[in-house]
Amino acid sequence: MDGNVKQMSNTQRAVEELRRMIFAGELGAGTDHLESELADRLNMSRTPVREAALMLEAQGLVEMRPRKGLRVLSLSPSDMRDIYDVLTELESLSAANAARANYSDEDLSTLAKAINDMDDAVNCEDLEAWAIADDQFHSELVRLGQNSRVQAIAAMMVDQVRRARAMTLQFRPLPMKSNEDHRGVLEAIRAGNTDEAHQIHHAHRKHAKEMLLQILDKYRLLHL
Amino acid sequence: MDGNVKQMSNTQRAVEELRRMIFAGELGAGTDHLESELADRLNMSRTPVREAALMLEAQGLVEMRPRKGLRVLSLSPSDMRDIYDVLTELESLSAANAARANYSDEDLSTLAKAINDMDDAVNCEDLEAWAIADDQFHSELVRLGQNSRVQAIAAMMVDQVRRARAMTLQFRPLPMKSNEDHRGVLEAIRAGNTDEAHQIHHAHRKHAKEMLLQILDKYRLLHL
DNA sequence: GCATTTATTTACGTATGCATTAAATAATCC
DNA sequence: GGATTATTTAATGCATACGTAAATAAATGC
Repeated sequence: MDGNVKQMSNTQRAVEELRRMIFAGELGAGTDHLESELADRLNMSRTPVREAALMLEAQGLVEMRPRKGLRVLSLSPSDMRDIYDVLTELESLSAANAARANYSDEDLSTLAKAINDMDDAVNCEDLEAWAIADDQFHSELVRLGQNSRVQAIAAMMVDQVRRARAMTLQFRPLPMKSNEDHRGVLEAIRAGNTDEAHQIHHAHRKHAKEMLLQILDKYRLLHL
Repeated sequence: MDGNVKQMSNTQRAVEELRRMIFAGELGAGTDHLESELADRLNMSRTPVREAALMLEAQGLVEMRPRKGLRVLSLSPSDMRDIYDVLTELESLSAANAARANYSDEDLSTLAKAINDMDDAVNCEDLEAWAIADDQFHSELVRLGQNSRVQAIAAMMVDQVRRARAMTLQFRPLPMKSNEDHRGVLEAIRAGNTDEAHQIHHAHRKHAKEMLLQILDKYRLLHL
């Protein structure tokens, strides 16, 4: 029944484990880890660990520094701004493309569900659930945009801010108004209004970025 | 005098050599190459070749397929559209950010020179020189946008279309009017007009994309 | 002949070993 | 004692070796 029966390569396991460890904070931002240390922890030789490290480096999660080991990259407010700017542009493009695609209500059901889930989460004041639904909304939006490069890049950018986002979540006010934007985007897509979809989402992301940067500033979070 | 005296790692050499071979067409689009074959050709063991291959895969230039070897990725018109759409959005963002940055004439001299070089190239009907200057304009524009992620992504996208661009260059009409747009962008940046810089560049890229797609269609280039 | 099974080849995934060289430590000089 | 040089340590870059499994070829059954 488990679709993942085919056994994974050690390299693939290393990628997934290291990603998990980074997102879980087991490998903290800015910390260094030798290849051999990680190989021991993952119960494999250095070879697959090195290969995994190269992939994670290409994805912008770590940096390989000769003799210093693998460094988990940390994010400055300026990095956050850069990343959110990229997401703003590419997601807005996706929204416009989705609006152009003439999707049926069924095609848009996942997007609609994510919005409802966010409403529910806000009512329960469950920030964790809200964050998951918010991720779902944004990744589904990008999927509907039907541009494979945009999908890959957006996934990368989201990964890069994942840790920082989890950190700042607790400082955020409950996102009550945010879902109005989401619904606006959905309606614009449904109506085939490309400009409106683009414009609403763009403003939505821009606002989210500015709020995030304010939080980073207010709480002196210079290094996530 | 040569700043690159420090000897490069074999992995780095492999990356550069393989990139060169791909762009030069020595490794044609869609062709497969075994790790051991490439290792022999580059006079090194499989290890650094594999590491290089992983990097090139992350950059979207090749695909590693177990037992089939390294496949040089080819581009469909749909891929081209996707990539040009990404470039359109991120370069336009860069143009707007550059306009916001209040650059001096000196700061903008590289951009201005690229435009002049394009004029010269058009006068000499030297397509090769024009392409180089055009690259220079776009990469400098992105640099002026001061967003490291945008720079990295744009470089990746440009690499992915490099082969195809070289192919289609010969089919293009001489880009006489194109430089009007470039000058318009430069002037908007100089004037600090973010919206205009964004808008002109966006339209410029959109137009270039549409022309390219028409060429691909006209000459039945389904696979570059 | 054709399908199916068995044997062989071969490319990859990964463990291992080692030379190199940066970093750390100890030793020497003034 | 502080600075400089020599020595040791250890992490990496990379070559090599080898088990495994996919792909191919050969052999067998019908």
